[in-house]
Amino acid sequence: MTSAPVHAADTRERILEAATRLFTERGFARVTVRDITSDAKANLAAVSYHFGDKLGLYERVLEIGLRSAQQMNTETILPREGHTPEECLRHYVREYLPRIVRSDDRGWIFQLLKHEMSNPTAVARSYVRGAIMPGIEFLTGVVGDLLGEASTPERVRRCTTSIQAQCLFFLPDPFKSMVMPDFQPSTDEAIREMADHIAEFSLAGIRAIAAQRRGPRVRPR
Amino acid sequence: MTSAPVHAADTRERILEAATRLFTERGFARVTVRDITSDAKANLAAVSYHFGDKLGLYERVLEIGLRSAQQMNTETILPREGHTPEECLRHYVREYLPRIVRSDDRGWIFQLLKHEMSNPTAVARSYVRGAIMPGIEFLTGVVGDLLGEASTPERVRRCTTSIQAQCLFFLPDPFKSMVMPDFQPSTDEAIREMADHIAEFSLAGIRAIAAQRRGPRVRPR
DNA sequence: AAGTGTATGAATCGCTTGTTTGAAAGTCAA
DNA sequence: TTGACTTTCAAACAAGCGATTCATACACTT
Repeated sequence: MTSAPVHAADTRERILEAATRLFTERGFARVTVRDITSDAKANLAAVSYHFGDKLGLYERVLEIGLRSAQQMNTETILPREGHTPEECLRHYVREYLPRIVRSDDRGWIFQLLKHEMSNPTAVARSYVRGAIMPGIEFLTGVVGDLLGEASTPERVRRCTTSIQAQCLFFLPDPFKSMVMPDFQPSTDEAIREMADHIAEFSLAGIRAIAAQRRGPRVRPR
Repeated sequence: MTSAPVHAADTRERILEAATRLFTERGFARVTVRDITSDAKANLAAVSYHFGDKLGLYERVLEIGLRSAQQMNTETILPREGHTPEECLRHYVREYLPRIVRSDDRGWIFQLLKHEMSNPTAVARSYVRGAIMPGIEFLTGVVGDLLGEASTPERVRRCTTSIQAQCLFFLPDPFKSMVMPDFQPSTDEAIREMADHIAEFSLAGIRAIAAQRRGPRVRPR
């Protein structure tokens, strides 16, 4: 009895929620177990009890993120048969970009993986391929179709990279937004406009590459 | 006399060199004072003695990097009068990209600043504007010229962002190269080809944006 | 009511971190 | 040689970290 135990039995869930949010914001290394448990209003030892250790908790968060990313891929990737490559590209960017810009329930996994870039944990490797490779492979196919007869593996790779780079640039970033705040779209409208821009900009770029003669390599200027 | 004291009086320089390399590789937080001093074959207390504290050493490294970045800007930025916008853009990307890809003596400051993105130190803010704003402003002017009569502030900003995004994507990154190694050019030849690609891809993209009618906004599809 | 397994809590351990200390060793002018 | 000053060094300090311990409180079966 005493004074109403907080034993809500969902301590584990509260820790997971707090960990997901904090890991997403700051990455693995810059979040302490004390941060998580105090945020989740749980005891320090609860992490060890429920998840073995801090890394076990992190892996659990990654697992959940991977599932959400796979769900996302089903929404950004249009069936190639029944849609033109142009439609596929426009749809992909328009669905992809909002999830990159806003790290909400659907896009937080990308921000979390971004922290892995500067601070790799080695656990993320396996999760990554499942999360982002499908999108890359889809884009690769679409770009190959768009290049048509001018397609070469190098050209496909370079064009795909150009598109990916333009999208991933918008992963939230305290430093970038500090340095050049104007370049980060904030409203839904601005995000949609940026997505349309990337699609049209890239379609024109791909067409220009496709128009170059094949062979040793055209070197302008 | 005795056995040749290591007192080479350049302890301070050795620490600066080691710190520059280690901070560039791992960022401020993931380098310890012990890492630096052991690498520089100096005593642990030498950092406090010569630079006050770890942050003072970091600021000193940033100062040096800022000067190297300003030097770099004079090499990537072509005088606008006397060169066509196309020439300016191609020259910029071709000079810029190698310094991004290879973090050698000329480009390490960008990699160092990249760590600030996920792990801001608050000291870097002032250094950043001096290092990267000139390039952005130059690109903004070039893109404005290329858009010509179709130019609007939003279009200029979006096109400039597309170019910057394609370049900055190639900042070295243990995680990215782990996930998609094929997308990181390694040889000088591959880097040059990628730079040419970005220039032509972007020029075509800009022309396509310029060809859109002005006004409320063309929404394709 | 007693017993069993699960979950929580406060305290503590062992380790790494940045920083400080005070002595020793060097340099150099008088 | 003396004496003041600068630089190096080993050792220690205080704080923060992840992890562990062990007693306690709960839920549930018998």
